[in-house]
Amino acid sequence: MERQREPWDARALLLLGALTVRSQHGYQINDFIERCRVTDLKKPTAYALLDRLVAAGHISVQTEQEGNRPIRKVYTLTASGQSLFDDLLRENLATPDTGTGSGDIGLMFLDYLPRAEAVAYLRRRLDQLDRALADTAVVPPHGGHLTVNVALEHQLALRRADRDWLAALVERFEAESADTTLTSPRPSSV
Amino acid sequence: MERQREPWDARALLLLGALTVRSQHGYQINDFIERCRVTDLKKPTAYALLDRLVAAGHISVQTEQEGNRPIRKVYTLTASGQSLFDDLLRENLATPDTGTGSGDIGLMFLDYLPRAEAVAYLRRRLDQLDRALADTAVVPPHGGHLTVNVALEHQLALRRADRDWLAALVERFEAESADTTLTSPRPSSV
DNA sequence: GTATGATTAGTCAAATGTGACTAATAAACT
DNA sequence: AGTTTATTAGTCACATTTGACTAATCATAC
Repeated sequence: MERQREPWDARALLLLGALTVRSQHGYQINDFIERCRVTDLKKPTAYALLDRLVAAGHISVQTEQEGNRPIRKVYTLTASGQSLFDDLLRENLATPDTGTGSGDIGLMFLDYLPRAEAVAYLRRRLDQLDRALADTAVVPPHGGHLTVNVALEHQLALRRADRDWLAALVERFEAESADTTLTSPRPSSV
Repeated sequence: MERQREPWDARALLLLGALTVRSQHGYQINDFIERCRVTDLKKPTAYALLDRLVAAGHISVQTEQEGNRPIRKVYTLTASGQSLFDDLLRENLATPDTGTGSGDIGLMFLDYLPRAEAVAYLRRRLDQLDRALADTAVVPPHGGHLTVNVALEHQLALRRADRDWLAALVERFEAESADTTLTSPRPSSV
């Protein structure tokens, strides 16, 4: 059981998420990725990943042809793929983005989980961020006004901003759910 | 002239920068990279890059042995390497970090440039950040309180934080140079 | 006296990622 | 009538990156 190859987790989440919206063919998927501007996944990488997901049974393929247009391969999520998506989403939400360059993909699919559950995962992420910050905040007692640590200060500032943004989001959601007693998922058109 | 392979630019800057401090052997370099915690460069990658830089004449190698210890390869910056370092540093400072996951390496070596010059480059970077933000800030007129755009909001928040931090840094430096008329570089021990 | 861990130096197979390319149809523009 | 752009679907060779491994010496701890 060698789960958790960090690098492709987020990418797989994105592809599965795209198919959660509706079945799509390759062109549409790549278009979706480009349009949503959250990550830098390139076409060949996407196809390779799709192949792997098909091989693993998380996605099924049908070919179709419209009029005289080129034949398309339409990719559809299987039950196994749906459940993988759910797992990856939960894990992604609960874990701080380890800055792999890819944007925070899990957030795109926040609406696919009951709000209360999503907030619970985000809160877990927030805890981890706080703990990490507490660890690093002890470091920089630099003498005088040397600038050696500027790079570290920068990192720290960004991590703090990340933390603060998340804290605000969680608060916002909790305030919302105080009003509304609605907790059913409401997927959105993309 | 196919310069500007973005991905390895920053890594090369880090290696050359490490050698700018002083000549070092492989273990020391890898140790330095790990210790400074700014990037995720792994050992084999570092060696591969070192080889390329040696082949390109930016670094020279001598072997030495201390007592009965294993033989070391000591890497030293050549004149060409020094000049490459300067170029890469200037470019890195003047260009916004395109979020390749690697932290902002240029900032580590801020002290190696005359302060006035460094500030000028940082200001250029700031301008680019501002322009990029102005472009994206028009996007999100989301109806009601849908959460589709949460991922984008997140990205935007982080970019704004990056921008604000940089603006503060530039201001700080400009205030400093109003006091001191010192503009000579003062490298720091690492 | 032995075991553990730091110092030192890498290598290699395997995974991963991408620039550049091909191919064909249709719509839109000139 | 000819050219460009969008739609559609990939592939392939190449560069890059890394997990896991080997090997040897010396210091420290148990």
